[in-house]
This record gives sequence, structure tokens and C-alpha cells, in this order.
Amino acid sequence: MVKFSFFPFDVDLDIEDKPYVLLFGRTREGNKICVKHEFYPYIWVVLNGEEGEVRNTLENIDEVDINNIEKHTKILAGKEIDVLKVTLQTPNQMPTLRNILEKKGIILLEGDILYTRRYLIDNDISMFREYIVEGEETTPFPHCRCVIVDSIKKGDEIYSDFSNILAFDIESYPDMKSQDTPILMISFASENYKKVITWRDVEPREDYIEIVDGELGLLERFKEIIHERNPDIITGYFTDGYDFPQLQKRAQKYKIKLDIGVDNSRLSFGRGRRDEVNIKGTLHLDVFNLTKNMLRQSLKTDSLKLDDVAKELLGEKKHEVNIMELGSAWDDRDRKKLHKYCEYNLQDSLLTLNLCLKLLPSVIEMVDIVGLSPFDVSRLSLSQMVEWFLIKNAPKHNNLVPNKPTHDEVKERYDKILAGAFVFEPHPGLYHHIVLFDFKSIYPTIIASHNLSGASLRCKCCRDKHEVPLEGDLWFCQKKKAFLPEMIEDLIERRTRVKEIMKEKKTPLLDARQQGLKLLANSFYGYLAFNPSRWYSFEAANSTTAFGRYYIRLVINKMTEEGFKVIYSDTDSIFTTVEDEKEMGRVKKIVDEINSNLPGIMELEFEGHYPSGIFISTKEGKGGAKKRYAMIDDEDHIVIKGFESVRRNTSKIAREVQKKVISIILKENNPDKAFDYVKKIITDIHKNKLEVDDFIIKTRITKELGSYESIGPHVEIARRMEKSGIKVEAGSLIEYVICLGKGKVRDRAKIPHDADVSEIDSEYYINNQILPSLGKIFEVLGYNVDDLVNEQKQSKLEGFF
DNA sequence: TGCCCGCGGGG
DNA sequence: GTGTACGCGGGCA
Repeated sequence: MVKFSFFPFDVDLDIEDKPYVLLFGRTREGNKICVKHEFYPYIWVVLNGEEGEVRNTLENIDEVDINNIEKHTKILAGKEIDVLKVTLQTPNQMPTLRNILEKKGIILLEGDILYTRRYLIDNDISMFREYIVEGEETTPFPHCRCVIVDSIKKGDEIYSDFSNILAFDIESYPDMKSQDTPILMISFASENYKKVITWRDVEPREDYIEIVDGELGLLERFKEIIHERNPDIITGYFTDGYDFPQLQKRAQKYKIKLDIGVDNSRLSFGRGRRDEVNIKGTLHLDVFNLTKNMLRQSLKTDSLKLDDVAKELLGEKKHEVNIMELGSAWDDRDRKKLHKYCEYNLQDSLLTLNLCLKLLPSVIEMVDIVGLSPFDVSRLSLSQMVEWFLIKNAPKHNNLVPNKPTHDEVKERYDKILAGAFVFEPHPGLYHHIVLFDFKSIYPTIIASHNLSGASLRCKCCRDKHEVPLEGDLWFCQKKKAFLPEMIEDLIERRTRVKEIMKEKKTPLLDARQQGLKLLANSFYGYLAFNPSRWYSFEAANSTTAFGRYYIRLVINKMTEEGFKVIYSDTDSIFTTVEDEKEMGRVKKIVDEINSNLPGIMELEFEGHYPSGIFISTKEGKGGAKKRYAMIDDEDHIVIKGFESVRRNTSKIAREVQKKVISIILKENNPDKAFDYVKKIITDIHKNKLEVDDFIIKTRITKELGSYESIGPHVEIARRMEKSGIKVEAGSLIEYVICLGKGKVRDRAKIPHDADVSEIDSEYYINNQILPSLGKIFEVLGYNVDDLVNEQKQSKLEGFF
């Protein structure tokens, strides 16, 4: 018998004579360990008819080994029901059991909750917390000990030694035409460790640089380093989608295995379209996922490129090198240039490591709140986090988890149109001295205080108590809190308690906790209205926005009464202008007054002051208006929201013009100049003053050329390339320009190399690439967009004469 | 109009 | 491994 304390960071399963859940973690002494815990999966069977009959049916199923059948009374959708808990001998018989029972028309519940997730919830295991284990040592894995659990108890500590995190980043031979080019270098960064391995000589050859023998040597050394360091956490940026898949491809080429699991198992890739890479016994966190899922709405930047995210969160940048030129430096064996790329490569790992360290407290807290492994939590969307938070808490409230809606049910839900938030936009335009307020957590507080949920809808006890500011026969129970609103209330209360503690002592972990609690609470409305939700309720979601519109109107009216000009308002935010900065004090006072009159925990928060900003009309779309504005803050940063994010399949010229226009308007405060700039660009385009390069559009081929049902310009070009003997694989990035001529866009697409500037279809680029993002901006500023177009006709003539 | 398809993040 | 992304916009059919 051994006794020790450890911090689990990942979970897996292993079916031997018995089914085991594996908890991978680090002991207090600093060794990696695998803790094996026996666990049996189960499912709930709804008792519609005679109990004995159902038991009889179950007992006569030969295909699976049922361990136990137990009767329970539970709550589903606010009502008590009788169910049988059916426990199986092994998780891999579950699909069989489900199939058999579904065919017999028996209703099952919680049959799709994964085995390891079920274990974590039922045993109340929070990864990254301390557990004290007593058990028996058993056959170890090649790279860590194994202990079979006798007893497991929660300790007081939290995982806090971050020296075992290893970040890495690869650089491949850059080539647009192929996704399958050699990996040239790999960098690693950990506390007190940095390394770059590559297979060409560099100068100066610093200590951290190691030259290996060819790409195969690089891959072998990569594996070696992983096993040597045996990290708790491997991290990188977009490693799910790029680095690991790329490593895998290259390894296949050399017919070697990427066997970096603690049991020397290979990487496992998520099936289907979803990219996720799992390493047995090591937690793989992709910082890109973390940013996308947990941080996106709190970031100023719309772009999630490593460079942009690092700038905002760390105040650090990537090294400025042109990555496309790595290819020629490599071919030329330019040792000094290659050294620059080594430094660049290392910097990416360092940035990623620092981002990971910065975000880890949020992961640690989210894992505790939601009850899943960090691997899952980091890859889950917010609505899934809400769902798992509810699933984790359902048993504590004797609630059963509702089944996912069927495909048809989801489809039906799409037909119901939710009334959106209140949007106030009297005058789009350019404004100065903008003050922004946010209604903090307006939806969660509404859902909690008005008890909005499917289970509390139209109860028998509160008929005729119509609180909802909506037409129709709609009410929610006012006597008994339903499960979902109770959970939101719980989150809000927990956050208040954390903030109380933080007044005494502020730590990164506590701050991450209150942020996580807020994030989750704020995602409940989206969850209620999300069609595939288990706890979906059209009525509850619709009532939430109804109350929201009611409260935000209250504030707008108050501001207007006080003589301020509300220029824009959407959902939970209010933009007003002030004469000058001296008026700020008065604004804040009024906000305080509003706050003192708001019910309960509702709160209006001061978000910031912006010297100038431009607001665009948003009336087009049917599903409700969206935020579209660009503002400049006191530190001269441009904040852009809701403009089409600039994508790869936009030409360089369209990208440049949009950026430049926003900058001239906000930084130089000179719309005239911006307008003239665009006019000049349009003239230049007509006069063929630009280069073909400026017009290139890039689109990726993602499958076999023959399997396209719809032939877009990129497919057309790719087919032409094939005909002329150039092989085009899935993954190729096709470059093309749209030229003058007859027919569809695709008929007029040309390979940039074969096109002359004079052939470029100016109209296409102006109307489809440049104007869509700019037209609205100028419209709003009172410029006549037709002038841009008229000007072009003139200059076209000038071009002729 | 509906549907197919690529984008994002990486090099 | 009890499963398998997501919401949007452009262009074709």
C-alpha cells in the first residue's frame, strides 16, 4: 500500500479486466504519475410502464453485461419521474445497450455522457486540485508510475509549479502550393530551458541552437526532447490545427511513429472535421483554442493571430521577419539569415509559453467550475461550458440531464424567431469624446431574478401573474426557483463572494475565478437560445431580451433627460458623447444614481473614454443589428468591431485601403483626406498604376478537384493548372486575379503570372473588394459614394486620352 | 433563391 | 474511445 498526494491534469481510460479511469498528474515530489480508478458506467431508463416488466426486459438482454439495476425518483424538466439506474460492466457495451433499448422504444437518459466525464462529475474530481491517494503500485508505463486507487480524497492545494510546461513551435518550408513541405526547425521553451533544433548550419551558432541530421533527425530529436523533459503540459499556438498535423504528415513520410505518449503510444487525432490532438499522459493545451474560447470577447483585437494576441496580452511582439523568405534563405544556405529565423522561431515558443502561463489560472478555475478536464475545457465553446456546468450540477439537485434535441427538433427551433436586443442608433457618424457604459451581466441577473427557464414556464401555481413585458400567455413560476435560474444565481453569488475575498487579498487565481464565473453567467442567455441546447427554451430566451429591452430603455431615457446625447446603444452598452473631458464627472454621478435605482445586483459600469469614433448603420440584416464601429482610445489604439474581418481571400489593395481609411479618419481626424485617398486609389486602379500583386486573391483547394459540385474561381484555376501539367493537391493555396472579359467571375479568373495590370477588372475590384467595406463609412460621414464611382468614369476617360 | 464552400489560427 | 465545431459571407446553380 502506498499513500501520496498528487495533482491530476488529464484523464483517460483503460479497459482491462475491469474498466479504469486514468488520472495523469504530478506528485508533490515532482514525479509524473498515473492513478487508476475502477469505475462503472450507467444509464437511466424511464419507467413508463410496470417496473417488473422493464426489469425483465433488461435482464433478458444477452448482448451486454448489466451489473446492477436500481430504482430512483429524480426530477426532469421540473417534474418528478421514476427511473431505473442501469449499470454496465464496461463502457464499450454502452452503444450496444442504447441501440437495443431505443429499438424497444424505451426512453433513456444521460446515455451520451462520456465515461471519463461521468467519472469526474460523480467523484467530484477537479483537475489541478490536490488529491490524497491510497493504493497499490502496479505495472508502470514506460514513462511514469501507476497506482491503483484504494481511496482518493481531496486536499487543499492547487497545482502551482509551472516549471513543467513545454511550449514548442515548428517552421516549415513556406510554399503556397503545398501543405506538405519539410519542417526546417523546431523551437522549445520552458522555465529555464530554450532550444532550437534545425538541420542546416547557422551563424552565430549559439548554445541554444542544435544542428541535427536532416528532417528525419529533426523528428527523432523532437520525440527525444519530449520524452526527456516529460512535461505535464505541452503547449503551442494552433498546434491542434497546424503543428501536430504537420509533424504527423512528415513522420508518415519517413515511416516513423510520433510515439510521445507516456506509454509510447502515438498522438491521437480527433475524428471528423474537428482538430484536436491528444497525447497520452501529457496535457496538450493549444493557446489558440484558449484565446478563441475563453478570451475572445474580452480582447480588443478582432484578429487572433499570435502577434496580435501577444501584443495585447503581453505587450510583446513576434520578431519581424518575412517568413516567405525563409525558403530562399534555406536554399541559399544563408547562415546569418537562418540564424534570424532561429531567433524568430524561439520567440514564438517564448510568447506562447508566456501566454499559456498567463491564461492557465483561467483554465484552472474554469476546470473547477465546469467539472471537465482542462483538455476539454480549453476546447469547448462557451455554450458547451454552460451545458457541462449544468450537467455537473444536475445530480446535486437530483435533476436528470435532458437529452439532446433530435435533428428534427433542432430544425424546428430554427423556425422560431427570437426578438433581439434593443438597438438605438439615431445618427451614425463620426463622433468625438465618446463615453461607453456596459450593463454588466444584464441577462443573467434577469434570468435569475425572474426565474426564466423551460422548467418554470407556465406553472400551474402562478397563472395570471404576467410579469414579462411581452404580449401573449406567458408567465414563469414565482414560487419555486427552477434548476437553471438557481444555477445562475449560484454563479453570481459565488462571484460576489470571490470579489469580497479579493478586497482583502487579490491573487491571479481569484481574479481568474471571478472572471470565469462572470463569463459563464453571461453565456446563459446564448445557451437558452442555442438550438442544440439540452436546456433550450424559446420562451425563456425571448423573455430575457424583453426584460433587457425594458431596462436599457430606462437608462437611455435617463441619460437623455439629463441632457446627454446617446449616440448608440446595443444590448447592454450605451455610447454617449460629452462636450469635453470636464463633463466626465457629471456623467459618472448620473451613472451612480442610475445604479442606486436598479434592482438587486444589476449594475451599469463605466467602460471607457474614446477621443473619437465612427459608427456605421447596421439596419440591413434580418436577425437583428450588429455592432459596427471603430474607435480610437486614449492610448491611440484603434478598436475595430464588426467590420468584416480581413480575410485571406481579400486582395492586398482592399486590405490596405480599409486600414488606411480608418486610420486617417480616426488618427488624423480628416475624413476629407480619407475620401480623397480612396478616390486617388480608384483613379490609380483605372490608370493601371498598381501592380498585379495588389489584386491577388488567395483561396484554398480543400479536396479532390473532381469532387467539387460548385466550381468557384479557385477551382477553375486549379483545373486549368492541372491541364497544363501542374499537380494541384488538396491543401494548395490558389492565387488568382479577376480580369476583364465575358462570362462568370470564374471565367475571368487568371493566374497572376499570366495577367497584365491592364487586364485587371477594375470594376470588380472596386465594387466587390474595396467599396463593400468602405461605402458605409463614407455614407455615414455624409459623402456621396457615387462620387467615388463617378470619379472613376472620368479617370477612365483620362486614361484613354 | 438555396446551397456549396472556404475562412479563421499556422508556415 | 457512450461524441465530434460554428457562424458568416461570396459566388455558383
